[in-house]
Amino acid sequence: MADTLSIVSWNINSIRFRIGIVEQFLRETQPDILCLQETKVIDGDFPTAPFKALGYRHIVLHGQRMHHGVAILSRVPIEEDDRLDWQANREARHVGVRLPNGWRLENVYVPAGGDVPDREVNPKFGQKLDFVERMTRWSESLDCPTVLTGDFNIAPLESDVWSHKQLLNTVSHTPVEVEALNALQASNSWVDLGRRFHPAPARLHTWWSYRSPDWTVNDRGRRLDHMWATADVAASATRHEVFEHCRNWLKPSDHIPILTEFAL
Amino acid sequence: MADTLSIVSWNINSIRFRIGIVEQFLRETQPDILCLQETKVIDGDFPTAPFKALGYRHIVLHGQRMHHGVAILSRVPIEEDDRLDWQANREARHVGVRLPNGWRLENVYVPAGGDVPDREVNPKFGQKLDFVERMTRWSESLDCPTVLTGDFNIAPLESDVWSHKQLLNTVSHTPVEVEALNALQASNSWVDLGRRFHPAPARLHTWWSYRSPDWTVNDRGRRLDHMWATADVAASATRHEVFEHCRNWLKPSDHIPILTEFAL
DNA sequence: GCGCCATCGG
DNA sequence: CCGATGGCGC
Repeated sequence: MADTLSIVSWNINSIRFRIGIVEQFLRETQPDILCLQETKVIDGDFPTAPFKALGYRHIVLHGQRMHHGVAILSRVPIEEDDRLDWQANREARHVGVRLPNGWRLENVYVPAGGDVPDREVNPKFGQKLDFVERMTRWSESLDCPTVLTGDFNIAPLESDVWSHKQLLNTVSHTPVEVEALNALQASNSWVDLGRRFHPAPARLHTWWSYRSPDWTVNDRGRRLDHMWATADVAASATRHEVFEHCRNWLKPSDHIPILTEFAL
Repeated sequence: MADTLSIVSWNINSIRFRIGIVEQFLRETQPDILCLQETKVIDGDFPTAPFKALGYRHIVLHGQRMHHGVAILSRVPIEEDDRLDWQANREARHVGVRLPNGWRLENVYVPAGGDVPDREVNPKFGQKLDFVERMTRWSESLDCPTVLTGDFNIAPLESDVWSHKQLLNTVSHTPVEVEALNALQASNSWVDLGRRFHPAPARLHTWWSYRSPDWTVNDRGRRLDHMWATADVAASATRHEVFEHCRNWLKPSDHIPILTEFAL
């Protein structure tokens, strides 16, 4: 291990479909560890060869058919810790590993929550809130230096979305979701590294919908992807970057990669 | 009109998906007239602009949603004659035009006929034979110099398939289909221009299944696409070519284009 | 809008 | 194997 460690999180929306741009990103940025969400592939079909060829020989997968799926690819040794199923519904939304320095790295894909922000009308919204609550119970009991990253599907701050007012009733930015996310953050005093390095009210987005033909028009982004750390780990963070140019690539993911670097 | 006229027939298996290779072919070969089958698009969505840009300004369409669909694109004036529905099932399988010299040009897409060569078990096979029989009744009454071309979905001769013996019970080469096609051919003394210029037993194929990963392995082709003409028209034919290299293009059709040139 | 899957027709 | 479609989830 060198004297820094860089960790990337990226919701890739099908690793098989986007393996080419992932390779491009890795060549360009050379992070030590890549956490992926929405890999959408069973472990047996995950394209490991291109990662190995680029030096990412340590691979921990938790995939499923069709939806969801997470993975951690690393050029430093990692050891699988757990693949948690907080809702006991067999959805592949978490994988955790142990890093060489003893830190834990937790990679999470929080449910999107459907369209209607109402637990009664839309069960998916209830499932999302329940998921974050169960994560909170789990988080409370963690007692180790930890990085918690992934697609949380919630943009908590006003400056995390292109228009706070217009999104107050839109899933990902509703008060009840923000409250749930704040409770999760408080449960282990997680440090939000994105905002640590780019404090509000700076614009900081990680996702732009596919539904608009040109994502740059009106810049209607949201910050759905996060990198959190326990205080001890956060103290060693040296920078945090978001890679907006990846949203312009051919056949892009709707999410961009985010990176945090730590001094060791 | 110059002193020659060249006519191409090509089952394109989705004109929208393959518009790029069609443009490439037209630039390369510059036929006067292009007959397409399996365009798989309603007339309103047919990509006419690329054809017009290449000089094919005379366009006669007979398409439908999803399946089938035929079209004639020409750089010499053509006039729509008819869009026949022999089976009165609204399947878009024929379009006929009149050429400047008075010839008729008939573009046909014969039903494939399903997998099992048995009218009882497989209604599609019956429909195919019925289609050819109804074409035969129509053909008998034609009384004009005519070119009849398209995807007939029958390979009549032994040398029209990669293995006569192995395909005797395979739809497209069964005796009952060959008999039906022979009756059609006899009904107006159609001259088979492919075999006029490349007489049996020469290998002459126009189709290779997608199902084999490499179409060149064992060369399991069939001659399903044909260019026929009445005797008067056939007398002026100067050459007939099949363009096998198109089967190697990126994202190819499973059929290749065939061309006949006539002296005027 | 965009991927995945199932199904159909080839 | 390859397109088109329709439905799902995001």
